[in-house]
Amino acid sequence: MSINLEISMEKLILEAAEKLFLEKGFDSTSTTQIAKEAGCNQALVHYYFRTKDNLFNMIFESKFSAFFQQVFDSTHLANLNFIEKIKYISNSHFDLLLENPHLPKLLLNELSRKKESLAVLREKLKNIPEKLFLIMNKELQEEIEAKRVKDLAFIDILFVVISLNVSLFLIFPLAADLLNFSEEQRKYMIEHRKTENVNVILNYLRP
Amino acid sequence: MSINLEISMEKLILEAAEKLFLEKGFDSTSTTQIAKEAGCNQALVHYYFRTKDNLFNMIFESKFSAFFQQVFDSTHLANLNFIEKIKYISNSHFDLLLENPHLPKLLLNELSRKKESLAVLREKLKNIPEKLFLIMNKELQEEIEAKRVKDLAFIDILFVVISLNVSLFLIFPLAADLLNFSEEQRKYMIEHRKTENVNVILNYLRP
DNA sequence: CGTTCAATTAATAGACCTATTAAATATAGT
DNA sequence: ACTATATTTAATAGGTCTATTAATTGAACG
Repeated sequence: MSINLEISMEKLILEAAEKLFLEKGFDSTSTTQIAKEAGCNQALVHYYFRTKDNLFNMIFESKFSAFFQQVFDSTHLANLNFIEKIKYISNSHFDLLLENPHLPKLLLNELSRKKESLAVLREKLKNIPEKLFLIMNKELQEEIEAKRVKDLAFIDILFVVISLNVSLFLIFPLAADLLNFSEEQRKYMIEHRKTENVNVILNYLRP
Repeated sequence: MSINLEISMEKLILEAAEKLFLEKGFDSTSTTQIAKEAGCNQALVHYYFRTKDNLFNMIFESKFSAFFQQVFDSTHLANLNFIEKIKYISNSHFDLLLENPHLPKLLLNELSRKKESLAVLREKLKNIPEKLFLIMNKELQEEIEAKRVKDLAFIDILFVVISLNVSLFLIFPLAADLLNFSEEQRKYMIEHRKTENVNVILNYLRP
């Protein structure tokens, strides 16, 4: 009995498209390039996915709904105290970005390119962030009243978390190129900033 | 005697191109669109600038060398103490972004699209950041030794400053769209984060 | 007024892109 | 082996894009 090692061309096309869309965005990627990367005829891309838009949307939506659901997932937070919750949110957000380093750029470019994508994504996420906000805001209020945390809104905390983590994958690589960082320096900064970003947040919370 | 109100078509094309390139990036902007926006024939764009690449590079290089020179300008820092210097850097960086809110996205997309642009920019900036780093690192050491500031590298501080400020113009508008923020909420957040970002930094520095 | 040069336009070549169609090839069932 | 179905390819229509060319208009000047 042999395992099916055959990888379907449909899947190869999806992978090629994902890679190219992530690297270069929608407009700068052609179905011809996708076909070449996948190792097939250009018409086959359209045979399986009909339109380039279609293909893109499939990748886009699956990637992002998965990503956001994980970011805003609050099931793992139950047994943690407030500070631990913040640490957990920052760290898991960071790890998710580490697995999908190109995602922020794609999101950025795609959502300004096509306003419908935004509506679709908004619909999908409708209730997910609210749940997290509800939990965190409540606990944040308690912490503030007990003078254990500075008087802040949760959105301010979230803004700092997201900004610091995303920037490491969005802005830092660019700065590293400009300043001629070596591969080791880059790697070090990524690891180093994971803990430092948490420190920034925790200091920000100090009353 | 009348003032020359005549605006040259060459300038109109430059302005149209700048607007469109900033909004939609290089690949998604056509010379036909630029001509339409400027109110002239498409061939005129090529008459004045020969190639689309040329036109783009002119805008790109002038915008960015001006931007970076201001960011890394250290002449205004002379009479300030260390904390004031940090405040000043963050605030002026913020104000510069406020005047050029689309610039970060353009930089991001363009530098990953074309590696030569990066080399050009790197050459232009060669000595500018070093001067700032020199000043700030020296003073930072003194502050650390005097136990007035936590033991950090200047690049860590700069990373946080840049991340927080840039994210407000890069990431926040997107989040605001996703979460259906009103125009007032957006405006409030921009103002609010200008001071909060400085607070984040200063707390990060506390020993 | 006629000449010269700059600004502007219309027209179009040539490249590439998306999407479709029809033909060719492979796969599987009977 | 024959047929039906799925996969893959070649060819190409139709569109848009960049860039060039030649022709037209406008302005300045002797």
